[in-house]
Amino acid sequence: MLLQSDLPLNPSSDDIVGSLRRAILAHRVAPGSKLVEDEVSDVFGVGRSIARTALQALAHEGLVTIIRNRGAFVADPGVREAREVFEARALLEPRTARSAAERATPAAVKLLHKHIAAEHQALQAGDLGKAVYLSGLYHMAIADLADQATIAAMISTLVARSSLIVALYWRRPQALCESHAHHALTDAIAARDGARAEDLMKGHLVDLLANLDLREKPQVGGSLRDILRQA
Amino acid sequence: MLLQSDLPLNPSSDDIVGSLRRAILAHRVAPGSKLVEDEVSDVFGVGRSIARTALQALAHEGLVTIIRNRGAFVADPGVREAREVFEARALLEPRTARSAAERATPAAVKLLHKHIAAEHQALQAGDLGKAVYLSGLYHMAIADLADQATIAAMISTLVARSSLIVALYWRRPQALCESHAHHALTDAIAARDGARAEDLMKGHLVDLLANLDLREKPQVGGSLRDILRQA
DNA sequence: TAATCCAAGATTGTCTACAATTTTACAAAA
DNA sequence: TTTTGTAAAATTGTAGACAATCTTGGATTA
Repeated sequence: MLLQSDLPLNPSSDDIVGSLRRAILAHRVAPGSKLVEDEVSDVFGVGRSIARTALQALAHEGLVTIIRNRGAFVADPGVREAREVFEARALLEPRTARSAAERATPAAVKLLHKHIAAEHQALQAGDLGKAVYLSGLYHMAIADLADQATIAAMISTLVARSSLIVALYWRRPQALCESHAHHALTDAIAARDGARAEDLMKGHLVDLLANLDLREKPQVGGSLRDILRQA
Repeated sequence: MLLQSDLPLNPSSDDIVGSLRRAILAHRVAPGSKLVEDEVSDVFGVGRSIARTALQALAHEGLVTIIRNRGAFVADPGVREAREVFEARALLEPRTARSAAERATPAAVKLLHKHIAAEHQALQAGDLGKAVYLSGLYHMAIADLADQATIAAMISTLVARSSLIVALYWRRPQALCESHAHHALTDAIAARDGARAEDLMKGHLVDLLANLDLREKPQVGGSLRDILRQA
């Protein structure tokens, strides 16, 4: 489990949550992977209580699934959940993009451009996982702009779950993604054109969903036992 | 801390979460109250770990605030948060009510009527806290009808937080509330009139917000120390 | 060979002890 | 009286021990 080691010597459970979250969202650990408590506590140099707390927090975010007596696994969303997450995003993000546009400052626009540049760079470097993660940060940055912490928090978890969904269902791993969409959206925000930002965001989400291959997967590597246990 | 004792002998942390949640939402414990780990574990007859896990779960729902080294408190939302919660509900619930109406079955409508009856009864009995709690259940029932688990979960936490907000900011404790609104909404759903249900829900949320007294409270009982600590 | 069973190992669930921190109570000083 | 300082008590944070449960691997049997 490769982790970027930007961690204090005695990490809090929140530090661990952040580190694991980045690893999951950047696709450095595959959906379905087991997260053993002893491993986590060893890697971060803490006792099992703290590791446990961190895993439970991630479970509340929907990035980890905890099964009693079996442990924690990186979440493995099905097509149903994939559709639901994008349905929820469609309700929240367009209006939020409008508010963001109406409140945009030059500094904020500059920040968005930086996000796009970073995403582009990761894509050039061939690190698709990181690009997806950074793309998520872009959406979160917009949500933060709208200055509605409650809605932003909800969008944040939805975007995070979307990263997992993209990892599982994205159609064309090498396609040049939709950095174009982010550019257009940023332009609308820079122009403080709320209506256009709302429309662009709506369309962007539709595009994202359309680029997913949401046919039911035939449950790849699992044993009969695992399959039946899912219910 | 009065609890309805419908609990198994060895309650799980989820059981405790449910019991505490009901107590908080029915206003049987005041916002800001301290929830001491030892007390919780004694009341439920479990070790401190389980009580701790339960409190952390409630913190993730936004019903409890945990401050490091100081403990867990029933959440005490400010006017800012109150507005944000209703802003979020306004984005999610009207469309969800529409979907619910489009999918409504006779059995579902019957369930909604039962919810309304129970709420009315609690109100007659003078138990405003319970009435607020049941009113929340009505909204959750609608969200469940829409068959979008992800959105329903978000609405669920928002409705729960709204109960706290009502406890703090409701204007007229004795007013006969808006059971009328729930009736009209149920009628629209029974008639499978999605557009009307959406409109009614939108109006209902506006009414709710309008019945809150959201002027900044001058920090009632707190010492200077507590006030400064909030930041 | 394939299926079943069982014991050993691995992993999670829960409790409790101890450390760290905060709160409280009370005495001393201004 | 009010403020300040200090020690005791209370409470939370963390680690580790033990129990409960699941998983694994190999031996046994059909």
